Amino acid sequence: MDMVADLGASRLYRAPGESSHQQPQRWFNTADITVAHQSNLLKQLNQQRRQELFCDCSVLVEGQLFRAHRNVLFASSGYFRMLLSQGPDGLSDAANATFDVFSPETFTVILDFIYSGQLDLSSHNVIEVMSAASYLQMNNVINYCKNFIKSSLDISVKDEDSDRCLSLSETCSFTSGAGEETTEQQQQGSVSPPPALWTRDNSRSQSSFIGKDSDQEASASALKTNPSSPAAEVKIEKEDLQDPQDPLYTLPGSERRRGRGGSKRRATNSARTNQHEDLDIQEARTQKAEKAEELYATLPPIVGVIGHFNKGSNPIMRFKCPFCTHTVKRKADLKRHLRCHTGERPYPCQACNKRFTRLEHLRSHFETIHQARKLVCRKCKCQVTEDTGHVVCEGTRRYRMCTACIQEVGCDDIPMDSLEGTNEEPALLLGVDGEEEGDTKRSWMVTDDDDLAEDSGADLIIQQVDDSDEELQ
DNA sequence: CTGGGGAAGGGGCCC
DNA sequence: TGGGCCCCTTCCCCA
Repeated sequence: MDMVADLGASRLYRAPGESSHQQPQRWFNTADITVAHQSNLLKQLNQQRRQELFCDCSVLVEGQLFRAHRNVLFASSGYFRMLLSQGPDGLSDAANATFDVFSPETFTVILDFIYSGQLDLSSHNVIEVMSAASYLQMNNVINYCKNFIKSSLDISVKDEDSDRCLSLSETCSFTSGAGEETTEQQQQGSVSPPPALWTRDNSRSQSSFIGKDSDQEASASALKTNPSSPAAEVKIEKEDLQDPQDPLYTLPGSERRRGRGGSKRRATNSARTNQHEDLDIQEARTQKAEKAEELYATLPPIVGVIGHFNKGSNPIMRFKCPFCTHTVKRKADLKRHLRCHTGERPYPCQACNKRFTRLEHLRSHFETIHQARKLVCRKCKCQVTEDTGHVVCEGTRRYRMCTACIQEVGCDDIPMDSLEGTNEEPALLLGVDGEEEGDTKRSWMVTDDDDLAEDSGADLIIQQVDDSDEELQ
């Protein structure tokens, strides 16, 4: 997109609202001539494309054929640059490409942008366009999609004005990269976020801010500090996608990274201390969760693939996360990774209500915290066995202590597991069919316990919530 | 204030 | 494709 970018540079130098013949300065005229020439050239190319004149490249998208010019595609997309330069002499004869990872409608938007500079974004297609742009390695389109999403998901009243300015200014600078006429159209709002979207999301963001803890504010501040940082942009998107109070959505991604455990606990504790705030938070977060679900639902099955080349010039396909720069080899791994952006936590612990993104994390947590599986005395850290390590209950927590430490502390002070060492049925890890999974771990399983039952209000059944498409376990 | 331990979260990869 | 294991990193708590 160098050509378009150059067009934009020329456009920026022109005084707004003035046509070329009104400007006496020589350099202004030169710039205008350049702009007019480039714009005219682009229009001509677009016209040729529509008439299929001199089109030397065919692109098949889900069965629909698009004709285009190789040089234009080459100049616009890293993917096509790679595709068209695979040959030994640096140029490939392969002038056909086939895509199944995005729809013809999406490619139409992309192609129209390539040939006109107009990016026809809407809240319905922005995710798919961004995925396609990611696939096609069109960074400018990706950035514009990010800006579009960001301005649609404005996160706080505090940042409202500054973010709006940011988004609009970025929008202007970006869309000015198109041709002259395109630029005028875009400046009139043809590609700006719909006003309705602004209104809705701004009102949402007002309530959303109430529910944000300091970490999230810090993230917002980080964005303001360095708005050009992709990481900052991603952070905003991430955090606006999750709902810490929602059963499925808890503190995601970057915040967990920064405040694993502690910040969450602080947030939880403060929320408990103020019921009014709690209600506000829940209301705000419910709205946010709806938005998150919307976006999550609109993610295409394959959200992006980039091609690398190994020594044999064979492309190594990887799946790219639409929210960050991370790529993975397998789609399943991407699906797993996406949870850290969406905040989806489908695996709740029945004992303490803590939720996890992965079953294995839930299992690990359950075994460590609620089943005292570690054969180590909590006090003196010595190794114990299932026989010598007495299970101690502390609320829903269980751990082991050696006989010596038990005696030292005093039995009366420690709530012992009344069923410790018995062979009664263990706590259950239920599969989809209620099939018991704990047989092989029976010796580890904490038996049915009044203390625990009281605390958790339920049997220790690890299961996945209903509203996920993954198996119960 | 600091270092160690524990818990949690995430990525790679095998089955 | 999902489950599961291993490993690493990050962060909090506590002595």
